[in-house]
Amino acid sequence: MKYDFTTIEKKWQTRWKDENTFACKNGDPRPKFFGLVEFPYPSGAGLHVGHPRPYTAMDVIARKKRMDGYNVLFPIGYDAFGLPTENFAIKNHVHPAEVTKQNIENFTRQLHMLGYSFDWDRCVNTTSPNYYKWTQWIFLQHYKHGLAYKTTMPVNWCTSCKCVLANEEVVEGVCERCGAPVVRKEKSQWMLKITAYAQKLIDGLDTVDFIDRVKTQQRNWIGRSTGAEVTFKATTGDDIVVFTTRPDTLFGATYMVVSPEHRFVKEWKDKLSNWDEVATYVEAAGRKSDFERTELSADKEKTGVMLQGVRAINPVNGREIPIFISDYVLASYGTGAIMAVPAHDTRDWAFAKKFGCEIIEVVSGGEDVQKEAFTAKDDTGIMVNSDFLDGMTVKDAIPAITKWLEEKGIGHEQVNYKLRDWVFSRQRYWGEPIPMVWCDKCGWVPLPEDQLPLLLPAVKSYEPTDDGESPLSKITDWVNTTCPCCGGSAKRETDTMPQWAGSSWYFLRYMDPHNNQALASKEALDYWGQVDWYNGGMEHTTLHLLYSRFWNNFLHDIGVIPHAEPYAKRTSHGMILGKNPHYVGNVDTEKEKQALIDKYGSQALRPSVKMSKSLGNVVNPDDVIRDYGADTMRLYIMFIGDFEKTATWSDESVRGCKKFLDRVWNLSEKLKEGDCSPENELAVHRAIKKVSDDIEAMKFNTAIAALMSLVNDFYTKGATKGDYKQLLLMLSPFAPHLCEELWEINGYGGQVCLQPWPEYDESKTVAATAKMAVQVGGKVKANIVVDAGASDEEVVAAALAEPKIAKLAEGMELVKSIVVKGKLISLIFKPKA
RNA sequence: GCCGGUGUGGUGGAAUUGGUAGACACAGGGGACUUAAAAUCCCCCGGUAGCGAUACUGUACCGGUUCGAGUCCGGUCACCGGCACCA
Repeated sequence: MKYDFTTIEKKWQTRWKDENTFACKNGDPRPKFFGLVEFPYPSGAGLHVGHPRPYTAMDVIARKKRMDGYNVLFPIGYDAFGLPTENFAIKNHVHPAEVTKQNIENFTRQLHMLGYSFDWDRCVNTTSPNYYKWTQWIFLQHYKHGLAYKTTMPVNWCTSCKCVLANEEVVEGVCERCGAPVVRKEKSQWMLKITAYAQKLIDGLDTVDFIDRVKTQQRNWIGRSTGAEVTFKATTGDDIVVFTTRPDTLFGATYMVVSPEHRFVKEWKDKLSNWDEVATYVEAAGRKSDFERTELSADKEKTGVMLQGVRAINPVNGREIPIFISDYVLASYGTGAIMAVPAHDTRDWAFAKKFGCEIIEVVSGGEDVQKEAFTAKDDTGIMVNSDFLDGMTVKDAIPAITKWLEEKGIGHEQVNYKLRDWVFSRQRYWGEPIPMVWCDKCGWVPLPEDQLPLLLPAVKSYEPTDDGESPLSKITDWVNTTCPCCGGSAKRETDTMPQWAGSSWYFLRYMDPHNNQALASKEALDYWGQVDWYNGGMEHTTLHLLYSRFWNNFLHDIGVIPHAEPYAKRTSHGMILGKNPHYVGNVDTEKEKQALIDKYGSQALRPSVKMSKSLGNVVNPDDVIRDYGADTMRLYIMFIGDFEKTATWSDESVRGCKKFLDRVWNLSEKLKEGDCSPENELAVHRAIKKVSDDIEAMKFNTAIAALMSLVNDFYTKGATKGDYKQLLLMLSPFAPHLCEELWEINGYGGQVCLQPWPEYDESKTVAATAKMAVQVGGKVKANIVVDAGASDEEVVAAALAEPKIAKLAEGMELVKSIVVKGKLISLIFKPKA
């Protein structure tokens, strides 16, 4: 019989669907396991090969956990609000809801074809009103607890989407979604105070099991730094507060810089003799985008203007120092003002050199500070020219000066974070309406909770307006409403929430997806608790992963959910790349290579690149499934390489995996009757150990290699039905359809996915004899076979008795011998005296 | 510039964390079966020298520790990812 994967896969998918095989129950007495993958954005292009990697991995884990006896929640849903759908709708004059519906149908079809063991009863969709009702509800809780506020501020404005972007959505000065330039624009925006959770988000990392690079990246993004705020008096009498992480260098502060936006600049207008020059600089800085202001940061030529007519007084020595404005000082960090210590800060040094400011060394231990700034903050530096700090190390000087500043009432310790509040408004249609009402009398009034969900109204055109308002602003009968507070006439907020809103809590909804009374019942939240294992992409580390931790911490603080941290464990997969059609390695002659480099530049030097339509290297999962079957697709994507690293798709290797499944299939007809055979016992028990451990460690490629080895053994030694049964159990998480079919054909009873995971006996993973290498002087010279239980003395004796070794030992004296049990013997000789 | 990661055959990648480098595959070569091809099955496959057993050499580069280093330490180079005037 031939391995007809198309028929087999369809058969089992239908059966799993009809029998609801993977539905799980809340409150089941077995131990629970909540495995989570990032739910997809249902784009028009359908599933791409990037999706099956994390999904198959977690499916393998979920299937194994079920066989291990867990009550497994392995859900899926759709993160369906967002710009691409809206843009498609605008272009093709279809309602975004209709586009979304079609895309979800296509995704659902594709996900079913891959045989994932999702609990489809719990499928969620962020655009469905009974889902976004709770997204809006959570926003109202933020508002009620003072974490949502509206403010006018310069924001990132995408010139093409006509929409505000969060800092996280701006990549290298352009819009992450459409690639259009991003400029700064003053707008009134809803904000979420994620900065109030900066410390909790750092501390929480210590309580969870995330891979290190995720923790590091989040810590860096939050960017905590400890320093001091110090007040400098200006000659106008004003107090200028600066933030510094190096209060120890205060005696070296020879000038001060404030950001062009600093309030004193305007306030001092009448006192500045060079106001015109100052005003010109301020205006120019305001026009630049954040990107222009910060690009090429360190190398960039510093610019600035000295404020003529006002000076600052260094509080530690009473010296009058000049004040500059410069755009290298950011208004949005610290106090928007710094004390400049050119001797010990590279940026201040570059500025001082250009503007001829004085450079005074206050920490010795480096090179000449007139030639280079000395920035070491460790014990290598000793304080000089610093009065009472002289002679101290930097490490001791920091607390000493901080204490002094506090006693004098001119400074104190201060912690700052790079993290900024989350811009939560989007001037777009396809998002959750923000449930707030503006009343001229009462101000912003939250919609009463019993009026949720606030439905997204039907609208004729989804185009954003030219003045940057949301399309909703044109629907006057929706906008005009009554104030829930005073009953007077009022207007609704017309901005919608960003794409990240719905995904910030979706894992909670899976616990109790049909609940109309709460986002999830207390029982469901208590039962499922934290997500046990969340796998997703590194690109979400500072976006979705941080946002959802914030929301979860907040919901915990207000008593809605039992855990502060949503995810107990977070792992991450590498990307799948395609072959580069323009790679220089594809051609033979130097001439051809040079032609490729001339045409494509550095692109031509990479063997692998991101898949893209224009390069024609996109792999469509539908095609792979049609040609090789879902089981081969699954197996290959797990075999492709180290799960955490990027990998390149290879059609040839897919065929290799198909060949392996063919071999498994063909073996079924060659089986001998009987239980596990003694000749295969060692190999089977070793394989069970290896595959079990490797799945837990996400070393799927070596787990599959072990299964391939086992099949090779079965071919050489022959296999019984008992041996084969073990193989099918272990292979079933990777190739579930094939294994179900073979399980049924061989009459093992029931379904393989419902069987217990095989156990191994440690004693049966050890061979009776061991082949050991014998090293002389660190080099392998011979191999011997010894009894597994042999003592070190016996092993050394056997090694010395080996003819080659005996020959080498002639005239020599054994100085030392090292035995690594079951592996090798290392012998060290010296000539006999 | 700072932070994190990677560097192993023609290719994807293994190596129980200091113990026989190249598992398992792909590609390639040879053989069996076949009228033939495909499929399948078996064998070979880092480099150099040799008919051969074998010897030497080999994990980006230089040096060190060790009986023993892909793995640890010091330095260098290249590439990838993140952050980037955050005081």
